Amino acid sequence: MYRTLQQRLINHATQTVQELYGVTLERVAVEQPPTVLLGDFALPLAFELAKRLRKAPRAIAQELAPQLASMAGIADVQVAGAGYLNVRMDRAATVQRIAAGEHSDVGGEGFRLVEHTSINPNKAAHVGHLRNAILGDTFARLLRPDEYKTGWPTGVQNYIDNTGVQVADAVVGLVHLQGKSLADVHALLLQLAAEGGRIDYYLWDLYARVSQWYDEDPLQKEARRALRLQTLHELEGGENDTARMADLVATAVLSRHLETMNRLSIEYDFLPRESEVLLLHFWEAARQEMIARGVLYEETAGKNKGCWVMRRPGVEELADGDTDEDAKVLVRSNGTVTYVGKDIAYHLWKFGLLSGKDFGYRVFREYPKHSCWISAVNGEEPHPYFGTASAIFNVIDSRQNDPQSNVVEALRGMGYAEAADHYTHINYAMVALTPRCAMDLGYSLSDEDRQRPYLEVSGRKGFGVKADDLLDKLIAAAKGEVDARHPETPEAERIESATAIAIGALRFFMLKVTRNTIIAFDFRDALSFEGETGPYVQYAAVRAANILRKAGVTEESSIAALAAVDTSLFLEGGMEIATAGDDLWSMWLLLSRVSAVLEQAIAAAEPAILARYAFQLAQEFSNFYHRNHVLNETDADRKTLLLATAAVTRRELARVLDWLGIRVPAAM
RNA sequence: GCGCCCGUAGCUCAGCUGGAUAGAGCAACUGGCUUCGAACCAGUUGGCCGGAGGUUCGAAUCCUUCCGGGCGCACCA
Repeated sequence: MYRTLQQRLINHATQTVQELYGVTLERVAVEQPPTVLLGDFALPLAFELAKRLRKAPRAIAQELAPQLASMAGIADVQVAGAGYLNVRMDRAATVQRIAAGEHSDVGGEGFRLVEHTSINPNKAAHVGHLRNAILGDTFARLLRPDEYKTGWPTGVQNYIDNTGVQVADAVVGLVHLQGKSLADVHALLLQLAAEGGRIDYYLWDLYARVSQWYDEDPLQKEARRALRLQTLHELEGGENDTARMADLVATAVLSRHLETMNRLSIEYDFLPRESEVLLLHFWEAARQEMIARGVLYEETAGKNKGCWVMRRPGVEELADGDTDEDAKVLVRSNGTVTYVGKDIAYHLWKFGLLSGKDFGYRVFREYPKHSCWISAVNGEEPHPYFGTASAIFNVIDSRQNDPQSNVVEALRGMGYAEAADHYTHINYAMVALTPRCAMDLGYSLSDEDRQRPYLEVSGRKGFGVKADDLLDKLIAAAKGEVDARHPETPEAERIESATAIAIGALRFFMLKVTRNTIIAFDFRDALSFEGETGPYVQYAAVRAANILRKAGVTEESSIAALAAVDTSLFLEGGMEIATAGDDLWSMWLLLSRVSAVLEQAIAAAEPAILARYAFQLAQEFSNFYHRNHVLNETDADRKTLLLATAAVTRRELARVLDWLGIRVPAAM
């Protein structure tokens, strides 16, 4: 609603300036005045015009004001300060339109492919992985079609590096540290399942041990590294017991990861695996394509002699005889493909540019509303298609900025500018642990580490907070609060509320800071349910619902009742001191901004914008709640307005929280 | 050495494409539950927006430079 009016105002202002001064404005800035007393929109355009017209800004503003005021839906326009044009909306009319759900649509054409999570399937998920998955899942929710918006057709995939060094390390541990055979690993999985144990936790420790084992004996170091490499090659080749063991383990860990994410309502549509990228020869197709397009060539001299390399962007054609030492190696001199090479092939597939190549698909698991597919050499029919994206969004740690830009530049170099332009790396800073948190977890720290503001999480060192452990702690803490407040409620309902609160706390914790902020994780902050937290926002929504329940009305009925009421009397504003009408109006004005905020969050690929807005809504409602006692309101019309305020707030709060993946509990 | 990111209240962070007296939360202190349930609200204390130049009617925001911190720069994935 806010956005609709804003756009209309911009058009009207542009036209007015054109008519009055014959000046064409390219861009009209619209801001919100510092307080609602000054107005709902502020136009600083008189400042810009002052220079061009050689006239005082205030004088220009005076001339423009009456012209602008003629627009429908606008109550008045006033000149303030040095020349601001402050615009007031027709409050009563606007409130009716907001209540009716009028808003500008968000969405468009073209398949959006969001990729997130992508945890190496060789250990348990930790807090860093949670940030990735929560960011990606939330962004997908912003894009997807729903009752509010057209959205875009959206697919979510989780790339599984099941044949990489990390899985190889787990296999080395099982085989060479523990002497296990394929049958033994089978038995281990069965035993863990029977005992309620977990393979991802089991490997968390083993992986850390293996990483240490490689380097602990200087005499053995070389041999152990060779063993690691050999194991890796066996995985990549397939068709042997080492590869079978890796597949067994990686699939079991993957299932664990999906369970962990499922606790947070995070679901996937497709799980492409590296094993199929290899077995289906994606790279070979990409290689031929790249050679044909002159991006890839064999180096004949210099340090990269014998490799196939890619020219980096911005590097000029070299004179004959010169070698480009800075070129990126995609195929090593031993003939194997580098990570970036494989990634380029994979991304060509995403955009449907890999000349007819596609994965086979089979169903891996069922969610209540859809299936999750996994890559296969020989798939099932029929199946959905994912490699047809118009735009892709990769949620990956900022430390991968350079490799990611390599892939983009390869696409551009191949002439796929359209694809390169629609490749978004949703990067984010790491989650680290505060030294205090690390010590609480029982890690011993050096004096130097103790002084640092934060310590990087490392799966290789087994250093970090496991996702499920954190969730368990959060749920236990939330349960304690619920138990204390609602001892009479049945246990099952209390558990349900506690779970929703715990997940709300976690998701909000990860989403409230912007992507490039390093999160120094601490249990004290993460387990907080007060202040700028998910539970605070949930609580506001619950209280709004409670008002309606106690009043004996529904959300729909209280909104419908508003249509028959003239609210202008109750929304009247003051001149210098804010009135009750101003307070009420600012609640509605904030409510009107949903689609504007949503659009901004999508454009910036920044869910934090929406999370902060949710908090603002909750905070404004808490104010409203304390200033207005709805049930005791004696004026029938005003009571209708107050009930509608609670109803619309609940509606929009629930909507925004749903985009953030946070449920509103029945009671708190 | 090259590239990218960051430096805002005691702490953790917002601050949109430059706009009106820089905002939240936490912590500290004061006050508010017989109430639509206090996971809340009101108030107080707290900032030379790392330093210095510049652009502009106007800079936390843009440019230059310096200081301090982080990350990335493989024939590892």
